[in-house]
Amino acid sequence: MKSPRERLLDAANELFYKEGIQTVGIDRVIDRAGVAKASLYSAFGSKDELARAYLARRHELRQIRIAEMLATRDTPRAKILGIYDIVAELAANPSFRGCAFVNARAEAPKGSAVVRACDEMRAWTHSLFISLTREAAAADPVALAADLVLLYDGAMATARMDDDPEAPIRAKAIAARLIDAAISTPAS
Amino acid sequence: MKSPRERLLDAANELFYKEGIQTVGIDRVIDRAGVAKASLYSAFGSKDELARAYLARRHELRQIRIAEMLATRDTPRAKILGIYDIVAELAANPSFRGCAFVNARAEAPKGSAVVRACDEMRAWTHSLFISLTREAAAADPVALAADLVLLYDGAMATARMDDDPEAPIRAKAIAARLIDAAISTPAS
DNA sequence: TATAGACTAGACAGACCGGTCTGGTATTGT
DNA sequence: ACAATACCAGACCGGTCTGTCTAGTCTATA
Repeated sequence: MKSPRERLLDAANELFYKEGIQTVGIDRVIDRAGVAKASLYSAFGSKDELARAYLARRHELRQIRIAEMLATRDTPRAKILGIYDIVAELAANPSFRGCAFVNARAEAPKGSAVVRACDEMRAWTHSLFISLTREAAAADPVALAADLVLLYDGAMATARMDDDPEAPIRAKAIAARLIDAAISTPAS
Repeated sequence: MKSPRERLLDAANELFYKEGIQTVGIDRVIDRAGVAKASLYSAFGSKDELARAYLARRHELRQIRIAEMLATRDTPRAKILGIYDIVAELAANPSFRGCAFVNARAEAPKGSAVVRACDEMRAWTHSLFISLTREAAAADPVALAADLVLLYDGAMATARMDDDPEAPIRAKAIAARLIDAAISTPAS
């Protein structure tokens, strides 16, 4: 059987993502995890830290997922577009409820651990896109990466608000056009 | 002095938007509004309905703001791009915390009045973009409108998560390219 | 077998939740 | 002058919140 820590993270992942962090009380988390309350507080110290760990684990899993995808694609262009394929997979899942970080931040107090987790995830995402646009030899890699992040966020948000799993596919198509324009038009 | 109802909406607008709906208790709302608790419940009936009214009023104000902007622009293209100018204004405000509807939905229970308010707002936004892309004689108005909504959502989400007021400006530039491509390439 | 550490079950504290109700005041229309 | 209405202040209800603490169980190692 999994350790109490793992079971708590599993329970937090399901409940926090589905219903929101503030909405779900500690009691429901430990109940679903089948764990004593003291175990939660000895493992995480506070609800805020549990939420941070929940987000951190989601982020790690997404990093792994993206790394796997990158390994299967050859060109930088295909690697970038593969990210939107992953978003499309997420949005097609019936339990999709939007970006966990956007949702968490919507209800997080100002200096909470949740906000820190969000900032780390955002920094990683930006550097991922920048390294890929550099690899693609874009005319302005930073500017292109910023556009791609915006499309990523838009795909998530639109898919969520309209319950429309096709939004990431549209984002992918726009991204393809931006990439082609940015690499086929050298500055000279 | 404003009516209790108006004062409650003002208080709810500030507190719910800044800190989240679940996070803010009824007592803090009536406190800031300078209103008795009974007034809240006679005017709105429940916290959920107060939240719905808060969102509905934000939506009305945005409709008015957009209508004003539309009146000052001539071409459909300029009208569409003006929407991103409005988003840029919002994001430049230091109290900007992202889309109130996205935030509200992140913590709303499944069948709540908040979700209904979100759906109404989304339907209006889509029809706004579609009527403008039709007016612009786009080759595929519905498809272009869907892309523009995605850019709108992306502008909001990126500006929020990265605290980057320039995101809407990038969204505007991408939107301009999509519009030009969609109207300068007639199907024939 | 003895002991240390991890774990569970659950009582408990103090605050706060949404919502109802009572009592009193001020204003209004007749 | 009177009655109705609108509003305020705040007590109160049952329940839930996060977090602490006690007491006891299980397991592993020495």
